[in-house]
Amino acid sequence: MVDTLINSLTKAGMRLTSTRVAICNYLAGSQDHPTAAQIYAALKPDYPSLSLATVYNTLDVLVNAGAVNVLGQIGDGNVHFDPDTHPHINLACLKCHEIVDFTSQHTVEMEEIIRKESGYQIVGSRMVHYGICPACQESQNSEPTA
Amino acid sequence: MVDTLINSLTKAGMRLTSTRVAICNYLAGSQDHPTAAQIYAALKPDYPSLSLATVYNTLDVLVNAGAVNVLGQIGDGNVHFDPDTHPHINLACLKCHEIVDFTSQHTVEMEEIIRKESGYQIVGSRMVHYGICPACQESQNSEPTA
DNA sequence: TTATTTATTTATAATCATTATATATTTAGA
DNA sequence: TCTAAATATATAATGATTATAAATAAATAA
Ligand SMILES: [Mn+2]
Ligand SMILES: [Mn+2]
Ligand SMILES: [Zn+2]
Ligand SMILES: [Zn+2]
Repeated sequence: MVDTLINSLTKAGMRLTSTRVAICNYLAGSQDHPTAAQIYAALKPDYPSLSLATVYNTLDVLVNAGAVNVLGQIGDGNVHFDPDTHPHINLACLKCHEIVDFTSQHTVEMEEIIRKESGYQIVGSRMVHYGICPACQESQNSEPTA
Repeated sequence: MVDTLINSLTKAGMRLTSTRVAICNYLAGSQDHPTAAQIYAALKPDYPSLSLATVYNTLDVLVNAGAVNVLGQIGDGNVHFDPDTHPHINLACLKCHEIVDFTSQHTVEMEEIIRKESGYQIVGSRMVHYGICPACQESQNSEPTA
């Protein structure tokens, strides 16, 4: 939802500049787990004046507002973000660096329990299981044992 | 369990040198979520020749073996590790950078489901909820609104 | 509208955790 | 002991992120 993201910027007292809105639109439109550099590269053609700093700054605000989750690195040297804050597990492949969502009712219930019982003021979450995806397991087997 | 950690090194075909064992002992003894720098600082007095590179290298092996989990950063610029690989949620405070464990039966069941149904060859996990801990919420309230 | 202030963006430089490399050291085995 | 392989160290290189200062854009007032 773009609305949620844009709302977060407004609530944080920030102006809705075109680049900030563009970043929100990109995040809302993506079913992906992009890095700052990916967002920058995707928007640069349409917003030639965009700087990487603005991407980082905007992401920072969204993360602190809990509108976007930070998943962290997954073997590549880049922090991945998740615009989908619904409780779910992210399966990350250490080889091809793909991330796919894995939903389970457990996650939803656990989220509730944590927010109720932990005493923490929860901002966001980072639910990642990392390993080797089915496709990369295949290529592992077919490749020579070097 | 030191045994598990040391076993991982052996299985990876590594010799059990004193520094490697020391790192394993430190990890096994800690109920904490240390960074590479913290491990280095803790062991340096007893192992004056220890280098940070060895800490990073050993951690890398342990992580790839699934004997230690990488939680990632929590507001400070340092990657935190978790020697406790039992399924649990890590509650991280973005202010004081403390991490506490939060256990729930949901986590255990979910772990099983993921390993069974995802098709991924799971190496490790990173189950973090980040926010503000109770103590830091207090100090927030008592401090002037700047 | 025009001037004035404030917020934002950009471009650039600085930071610093992590990784890579080359040399020194240790270990295992003959 | 001697030799070769593995390991550790010290150091340098990398590169994502952060900080800074100048430029631009937006809001407000006159
Ligand atoms: Mn996701
Ligand atoms: Mn833990
Ligand atoms: Zn893969
Ligand atoms: Zn705290």
